Amino acid sequence: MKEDTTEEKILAAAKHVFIKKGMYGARMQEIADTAGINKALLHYYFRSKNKLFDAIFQKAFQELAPKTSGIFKGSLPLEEKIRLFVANYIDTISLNPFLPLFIINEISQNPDRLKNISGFMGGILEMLSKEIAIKVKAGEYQEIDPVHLLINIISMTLFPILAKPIIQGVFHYSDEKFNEFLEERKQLIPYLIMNQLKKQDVP
Amino acid sequence: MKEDTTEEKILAAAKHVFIKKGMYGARMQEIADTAGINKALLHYYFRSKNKLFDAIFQKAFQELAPKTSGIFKGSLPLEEKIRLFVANYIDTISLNPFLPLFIINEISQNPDRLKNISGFMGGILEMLSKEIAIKVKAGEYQEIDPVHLLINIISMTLFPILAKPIIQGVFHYSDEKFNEFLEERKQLIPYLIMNQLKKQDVP
DNA sequence: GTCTATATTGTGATAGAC
DNA sequence: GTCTATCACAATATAGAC
Repeated sequence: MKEDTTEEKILAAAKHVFIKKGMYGARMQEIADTAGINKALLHYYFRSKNKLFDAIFQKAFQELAPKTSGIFKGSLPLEEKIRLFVANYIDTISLNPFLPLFIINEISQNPDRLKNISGFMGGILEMLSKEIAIKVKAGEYQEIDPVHLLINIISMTLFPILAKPIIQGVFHYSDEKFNEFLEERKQLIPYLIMNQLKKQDVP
Repeated sequence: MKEDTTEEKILAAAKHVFIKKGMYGARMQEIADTAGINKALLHYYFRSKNKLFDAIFQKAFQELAPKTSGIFKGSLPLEEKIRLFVANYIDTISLNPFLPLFIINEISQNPDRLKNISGFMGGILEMLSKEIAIKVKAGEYQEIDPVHLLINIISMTLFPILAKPIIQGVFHYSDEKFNEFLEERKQLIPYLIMNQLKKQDVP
């Protein structure tokens, strides 16, 4: 992951600063310092702060999307897919813990940014829906809205990472303990989700 | 909810702008305009932007905390407590949908802000732990880490509200449809949580 | 392409009249 | 208490030498 060209150095530095401080909090000076160059060069490569930000935002979002949608395409049992999805997400995001908050923030403040993006999650939902429908017909699964199911998975996976500083503060978790906590969730979440799906024997 | 005094007008305006734009994105000018006064008066009532922000942050956090911790103190059955907690949270936050993201953001960027706060969640956790421990001994509940349980509840409740613009964008939900979606979750989440707790008959 | 220097604008904060 | 006018500085952006 060496950054050779100046442009790559700028992009890496900008990503780091923007994701940590957000669009408004970030300073061109800090980006320049981080990249080991000066402000003028930033404007030489990217005309304005806005342009630079847009470039970063695109890259950031694409880092989250691709790995995951592939998982749901395969022919593994659903439980295994969910297990992989959760584990993958936690691992990916643990490397960039500020990324999801960054994306949620910037979309909240400027929903237009979704236009470039959307669609990627529709695929997951469609596959999930079909898979569930089959099992429901077979009497194996309870009928359930796939949107709720998907949101439940993502919620339980993403939220703790989003709220990491709060969780650490409130429960006095060290970094190590927090990672342990996330590891436990890799098992817990799929288990919980499958619990929701599998038909209960009414007593 | 009329704001009579100038101070109240400022606080209302500042809350609105800070929560929407964050500490860095907010402009004193915009707060003044929203309040219908001028910048100088802001500094007359609150010495600096930082001081004003702190006042808002405190109020914002306290809006989330109190209603909820009361619920867990009562002697209702656990399922009912969870039901109330979720419904209450969804209703409270639906009135201020930007509030949780605001708090997560500002704590992420400045974890010191937790110092004033913390502790309130420890109470909920303690009560939850005791209640679960009793039922575990009685053989009614599975053994489970109360922290995971609490985080699961909060994740599934809060995250969809946090990610509202994304969910609406991806699934093409109108405001009305989204509210319906949240209403459904008031039932779904407690059900799912109790599923996790109640001892399963191993087949 | 990269730098230093400078222009330009934006923004928090203060002074002082009323 | 409230306003207008202004300061001081921070931040984006550009000019021009090398």
